[in-house]
Amino acid sequence: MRKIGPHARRSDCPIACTLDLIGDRWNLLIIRDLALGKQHFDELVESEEGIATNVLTKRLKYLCEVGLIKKVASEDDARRVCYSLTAAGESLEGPLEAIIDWGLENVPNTRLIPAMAR
Amino acid sequence: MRKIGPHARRSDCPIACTLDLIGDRWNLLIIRDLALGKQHFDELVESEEGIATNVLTKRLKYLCEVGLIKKVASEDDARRVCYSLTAAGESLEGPLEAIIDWGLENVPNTRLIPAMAR
DNA sequence: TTGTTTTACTTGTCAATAGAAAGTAAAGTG
DNA sequence: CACTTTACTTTCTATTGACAAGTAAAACAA
Repeated sequence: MRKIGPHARRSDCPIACTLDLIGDRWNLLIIRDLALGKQHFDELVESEEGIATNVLTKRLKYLCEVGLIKKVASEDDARRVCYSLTAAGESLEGPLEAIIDWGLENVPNTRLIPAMAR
Repeated sequence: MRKIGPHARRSDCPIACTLDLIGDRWNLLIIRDLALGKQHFDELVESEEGIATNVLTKRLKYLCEVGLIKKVASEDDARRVCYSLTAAGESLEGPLEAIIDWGLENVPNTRLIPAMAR
């Protein structure tokens, strides 16, 4: 696969550019989890979809680099890292909701996890 | 990567399921092109993003299988194949518009191609 | 009717990536 | 001072994507 990221752009189409940025199997799920209030590495690992730790590490680093999430050290525990959405990351809630709505209507047996109820 | 498709579901989350279905680098761009009125293999190949023909063939077959597009033989030319969106494929315009809006606002120097003006 | 072009693919090769499992290192806890 | 927690890193294998080239059937042109 050609490199995904802000430096390899296939065209100026906003759809193509958005896919270049976050169009893979995991980025949006990480953003979903952070939107739901998760903050730490293990919380993200524990999500139902079962991301591998090497993949999660890579994605977290990438999402920081492109400015969709930010990484802050915890004050009371030096091991603890807190990940959260930036403003740009939060603005993905629009697309996210459209995708949720589409999934609920078009993919059989999908359901919101309790934490996502609106 | 684990197999993408309706038979390998990571969870019941509508976001995860939608990503399992169409969350890759090319599916949404093919759907975009069909939404814009393209119908034939070479029209799709000619899109600015430059999909490889083996990948396009695979994706077209896949999108037919999952019912988002349909394939019809042309009446006047037996070589000619016409691809188009099904109702389910058309219903992706909601997510697509949300992604367009997000891209236009959050990815520098993106612009709608003329055919997409609304 | 024969050679060329068009259309929609298929095949082969190589490099990059994903996923699984195990290991590690620093910080905190009893 | 051992044990646990947290956040990774490493190694290995299999799959996938990108690129280039080839193909087969239908249509068109001479």
